[in-house]
Amino acid sequence: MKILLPDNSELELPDGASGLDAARAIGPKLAEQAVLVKVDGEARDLRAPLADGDRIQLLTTRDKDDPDALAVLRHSSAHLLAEAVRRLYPGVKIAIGPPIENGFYYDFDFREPIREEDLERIEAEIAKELKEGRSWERSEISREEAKERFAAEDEPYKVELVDTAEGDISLYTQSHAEGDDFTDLCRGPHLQNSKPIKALKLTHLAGAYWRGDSTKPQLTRIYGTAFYAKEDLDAYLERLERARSRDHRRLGPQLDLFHMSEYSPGAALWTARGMAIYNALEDLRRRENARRGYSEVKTPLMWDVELWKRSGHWEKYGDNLFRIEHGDSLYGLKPMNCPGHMLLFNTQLRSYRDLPIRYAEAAVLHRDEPTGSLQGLTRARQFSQDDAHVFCTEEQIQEEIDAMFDYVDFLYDTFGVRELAHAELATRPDNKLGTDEQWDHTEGVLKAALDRIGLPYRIAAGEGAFYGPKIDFFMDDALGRPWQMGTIQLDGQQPERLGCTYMGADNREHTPYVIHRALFGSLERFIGILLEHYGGALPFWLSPVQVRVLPVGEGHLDSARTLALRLSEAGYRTEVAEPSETIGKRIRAAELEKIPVTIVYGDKESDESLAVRERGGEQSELSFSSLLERLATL
RNA sequence: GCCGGAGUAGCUCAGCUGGUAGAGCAACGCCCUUGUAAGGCGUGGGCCGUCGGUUCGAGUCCGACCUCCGGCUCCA
Repeated sequence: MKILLPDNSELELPDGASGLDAARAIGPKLAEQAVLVKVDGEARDLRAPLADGDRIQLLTTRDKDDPDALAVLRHSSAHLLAEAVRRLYPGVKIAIGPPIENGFYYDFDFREPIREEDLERIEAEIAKELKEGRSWERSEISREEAKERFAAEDEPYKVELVDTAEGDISLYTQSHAEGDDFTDLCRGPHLQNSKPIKALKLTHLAGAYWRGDSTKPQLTRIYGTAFYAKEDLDAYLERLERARSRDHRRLGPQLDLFHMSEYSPGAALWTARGMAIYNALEDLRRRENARRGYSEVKTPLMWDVELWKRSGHWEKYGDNLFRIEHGDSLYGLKPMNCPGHMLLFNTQLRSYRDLPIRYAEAAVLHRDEPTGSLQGLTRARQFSQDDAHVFCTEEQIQEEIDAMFDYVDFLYDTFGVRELAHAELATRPDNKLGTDEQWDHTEGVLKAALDRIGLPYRIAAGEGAFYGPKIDFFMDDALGRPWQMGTIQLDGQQPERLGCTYMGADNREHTPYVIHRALFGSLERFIGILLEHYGGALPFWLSPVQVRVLPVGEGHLDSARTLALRLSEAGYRTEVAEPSETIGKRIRAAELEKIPVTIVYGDKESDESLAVRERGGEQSELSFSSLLERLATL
């Protein structure tokens, strides 16, 4: 058979030859260093047979940064971990151990719980394995054989995995000179041997439900990471450390933007500085909403739970509702604005001529999230969404959605966060309402809009609500964890439950469509992500303190105050740092506080000549009027 | 909610096997009178997360709870 190489040359191999055979045919060195073969771009085990006409690329230990090459190394590392744990903890049951984004994990069912300090012991055991060396052999067996084998080994999780696995069953046997085999059910691919694993570290311990199902037993997950070079591990750990210093939960209190209190978990205490950011978002929201035809409304924070029963939220989210007893009735703090907006819509008889009606409200919302899931501003119990509900006819849906995408596009550019964002389009579920033609149409509208603004997106097939598709916008935090931000959802259900109607041109009552949308998502979460993205050094227009004037000595205090006042009048958030400390120290403080512009004012300065320093250290000498020009460009 | 880790001054952290709590930064006072990332000297500051237990004696040992961190589940 013929195999195609990356340079388009052909390689003649006997039928059934593997990637490793191909490597051997090219050269012994390549065969030794090969870790993985990509067949038409897809990662495969070196030992798996190739087919005639396959286009292959061999990855070696030199492709140390290739994600697929790293995944193989880490997958094999997970198996070393499993072997070590089995030796140290007889009777432990093993579950599953895949590579993940920055490393790998393996799930175990320990007879006795283990603790973080046990990781050291396990790591030492793996180091021993690495010293002895391990090699991996692949074998294919029948489903029945595999089940028998793992049943005999008393590995119930493996038996279940065999039962639910798709395709052929393969095993990997890991062995060394003196034997001591460990054979694991595994699809692969794996390394040839453990030599390329130059750095391996177990990082942490966590509970994880078997098959991700909270009704199933919780296993102990050991996380680790591994690299082709020691330096790469060091660089990774350093990168992690740097990412931690961008954590908004650290930056917020440090920059005195907001604080948290254990007396109100999941709710922020905003300082005046933090409010400068919060209000900048609010101002923008109000201005743009007005420009784009939204009407700002305000609906109650607290509603009789009868409303939530009627809207359908009680059944699904009742547990997450904060409740307040009042006489004989029970109230709930609103977790969302929709029912309120629908009641407002219902206060008048609506004509098709009134539509679309766009209600906007950034009210405080409360959701009783599980304690273990709270996370600073990004997962809070109290937050505000830049929420809006657009009541419209079916014909108006497309135009409304297009307008929302323009709005998102505008926001992401304004805040400089486009590069962090991606979207997910959730399409028709099995229990959908309406015809396939209708779904083709609505999904098509959303897809076209996504393509138009050029945001990367993936399709979550079947994950839409039964009444309509939805789009969720995501952004990554400093540690690369994705957070749901904005959302655009078409709702053909709630309006009906709450009795929303309008009179159509046909003189008959119709139920309007409602498009729910939040574009920032939660304002709190958005600020959290912004802080992490900018490492606290926010763009000038968002900075809580934009300019700080530093009088050199007491004698310059009055001039400094006058200058600051004039800048405040020009619309800039300005303050004066009293001359109680040296200039050097005050400059340093301003840098640490990430203040974008500082002006030193002493004997040499005047309206004609101001000593302006920008964040980072760049200095210039500007007149007052050219300073204003400069600030306007920031 | 579940698994693991942690909670000591405003912040960052030290405090070995139980014997009345300590540093740096910050704050405050005085001196210096400042020129682009830390001037000097001094002072004050602690329910050692909360509650309970063991002990002559608990920051330290035990238990429960609360909060935070890393995950899991969940996230309208």
